[in-house]
Amino acid sequence: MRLNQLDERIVHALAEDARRSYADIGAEVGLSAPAVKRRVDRLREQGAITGFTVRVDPAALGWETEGFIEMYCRSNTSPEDIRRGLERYPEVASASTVTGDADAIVQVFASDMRHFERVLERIAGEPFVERTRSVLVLSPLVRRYGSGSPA
Amino acid sequence: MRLNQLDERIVHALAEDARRSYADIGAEVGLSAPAVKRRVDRLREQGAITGFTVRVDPAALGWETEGFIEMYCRSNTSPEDIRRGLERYPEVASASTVTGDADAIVQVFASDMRHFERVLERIAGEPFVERTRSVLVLSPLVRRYGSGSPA
DNA sequence: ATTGAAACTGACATATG
DNA sequence: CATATGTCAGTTTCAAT
Repeated sequence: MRLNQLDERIVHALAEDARRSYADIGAEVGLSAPAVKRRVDRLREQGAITGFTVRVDPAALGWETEGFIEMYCRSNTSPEDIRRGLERYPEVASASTVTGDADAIVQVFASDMRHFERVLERIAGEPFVERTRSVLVLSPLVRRYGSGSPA
Repeated sequence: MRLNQLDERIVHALAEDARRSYADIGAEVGLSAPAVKRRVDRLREQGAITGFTVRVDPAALGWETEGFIEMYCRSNTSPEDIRRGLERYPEVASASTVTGDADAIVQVFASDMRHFERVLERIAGEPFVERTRSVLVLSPLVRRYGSGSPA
């Protein structure tokens, strides 16, 4: 699917501040407020916009420990099974199925090492998980596009 | 203190849908709308919440290929060297030094496979990089706290 | 474009530790 | 005494006619 230039500018404006009013965005792109809303509604229906979220600084919230968990799942596990299993954990910031040895990579933020270990044990104990391999983040180097961490 | 607990629930609610009304969130966490707003304002002042953004389908914006690159660096490479080397790539969404075999994990968004390969080759050619291992994302399952895609 | 409804924001009073 | 919450009014924003 392709977005026209107007849509891209609207999306860009929302990416910078998703709580701007439609009138405000309209003034920037040269449309009336209702026209902007119609486009946003259409973008949501088409799936180009999947929702609105908040950018957080994990450290400021006390999530000082970050890590990646590679999941190796039982052979008949579907991506949807994994998603349902993981979405209950507030510590899970992102998760994707991937190519390679592991079946999925899960990004986890925890308050400290003990907390991280607890989450790791619970995830490893999910029925569809065969084994896990985890690495801890030492230093966040680059964090763009709101990929969640210190500014 | 369980004040922090309340903040976490509010952030979690906003992470799922940043356009929910304060009254709606308050009903969920057991506060009035103004009380929720005050906490959100305080979280923004403290830097815990850095902004509100839109979740977009990367494919709709032309970023159809996502992957992780594990970097194995020369022994005397500092994290700062890696950061300086990677920040020039707009395709790099995040990068962190990690424990384990690899020295760093880099998250990359590209327009297509050819683009991804080109970025991979350029990164692998950086003077401080000894070798790389990369995995491609098949399906994004969970994407919270703004850990998303380029906007 | 206009109108009715809903949400946000700031002020004030109160309860709690 | 300080902090946080709830209620209320004024204003803005939204959504549908």
